[in-house]
Amino acid sequence: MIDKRDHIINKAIELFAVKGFEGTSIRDLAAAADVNVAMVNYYFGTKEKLFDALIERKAVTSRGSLEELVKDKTLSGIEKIDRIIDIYVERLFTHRQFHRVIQQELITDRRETLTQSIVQAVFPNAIAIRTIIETAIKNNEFKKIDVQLTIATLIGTINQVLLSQKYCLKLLEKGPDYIPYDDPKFKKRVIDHIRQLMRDHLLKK
Amino acid sequence: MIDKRDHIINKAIELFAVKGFEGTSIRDLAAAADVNVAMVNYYFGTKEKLFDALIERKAVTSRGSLEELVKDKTLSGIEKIDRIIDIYVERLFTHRQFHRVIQQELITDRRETLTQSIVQAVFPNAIAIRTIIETAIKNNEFKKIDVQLTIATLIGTINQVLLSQKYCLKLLEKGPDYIPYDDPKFKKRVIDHIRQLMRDHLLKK
DNA sequence: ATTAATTAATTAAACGCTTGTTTAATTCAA
DNA sequence: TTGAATTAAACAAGCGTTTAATTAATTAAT
Repeated sequence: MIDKRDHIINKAIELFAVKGFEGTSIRDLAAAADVNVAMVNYYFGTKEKLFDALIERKAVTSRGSLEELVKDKTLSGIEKIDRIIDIYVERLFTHRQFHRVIQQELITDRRETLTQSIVQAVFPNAIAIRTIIETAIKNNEFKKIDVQLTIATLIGTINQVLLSQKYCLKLLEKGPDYIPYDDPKFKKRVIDHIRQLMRDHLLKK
Repeated sequence: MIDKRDHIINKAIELFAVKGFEGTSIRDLAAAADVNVAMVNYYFGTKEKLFDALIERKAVTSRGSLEELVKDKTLSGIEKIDRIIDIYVERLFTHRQFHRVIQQELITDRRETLTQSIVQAVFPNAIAIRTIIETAIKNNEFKKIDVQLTIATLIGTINQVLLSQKYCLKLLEKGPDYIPYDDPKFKKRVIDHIRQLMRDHLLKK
């Protein structure tokens, strides 16, 4: 075992993703992580601070790489959008449990400060996408569409597929044993769909 | 006061929508509804049965009217899609608190049976949309696109805007006092965006 | 290198509080 | 007078957290 704090955080993500923050007790977590109940408070102080640490810890690892894309001069607007879709789907599928935890917090809005810090952490991505689209509109490559809601569509489509597994399976007409998020074919299918959608919506005909 | 059960259910939706199911105590609810704590259990038995009753009660009222649209012979495919977007946005914006409660339950997947019953209740809408799109594809009105994921985009866009208010406000560059869901201009904006998006994606050029 | 001192990690137990729920007594309505 | 509605109080269980004692690991001194 490398770092016990990380070990606890990882187990917390697993449990929070399934049962939610309030739905997961410290005793549940301690049992799952195979540590004494008091260790959680020993390392993190309180349950809420554990959550903060969890956000802090994992938000850092999944940041970056979109800003460079914005500056890139060699790619066209639609090529950049394609790359963004790649990165986004790949990232959110890989860290989908962490993503669920974050989105649950965003939706329930349990604590003002935490929600704000999540928004702060996630929002630069939206800014990057906006810049790319607006630049391409000025360059006459893209149509003049509703940029903000187009971003909502981009992210909303992925969220719709990722957040509610039961509904997703029903939509795909698959049995309860099929886990689409582990299926690279499905990942490709999502990428292809959003790419086509954005081409249709953004590019001039 | 007409019916005390309904009164409690309505208050429960308000509180669950903001603080979530686990985050709302029966004492909180009793205080908000201005009834004795024991009344909740008296009327509903347990907290979980209250939730079941809540779903049952409100799911019925928001059903119907999409099936007729499917059968309609006078409207074209894209006209039907336009109508669906109208109905959906209108319905979800109006009952957005109840919608939040349902979506939270879908995401957290707290109880197998309840999640399934929600899926059962919500899914006919997806079926209706699918039928309309598939028919229009056969009629050569629509392109051959990924029907299932297109539905995910349709619903996902609305959810993205509805579920996380803080993120939505940030995206729209509005202050914390602005409540977009009460603004008819914003509702129209969402409808216009999704309509344009679906036209671009579905119609042949 | 070994021992002593100091700090960190771990534990079981308990604390106080909140939770959902039930009881038993009382009020109200038919 | 009978049954439903309402109440304050109590219940047991679970919660997050703290305590105090013990073990492990690290550092300092001999």
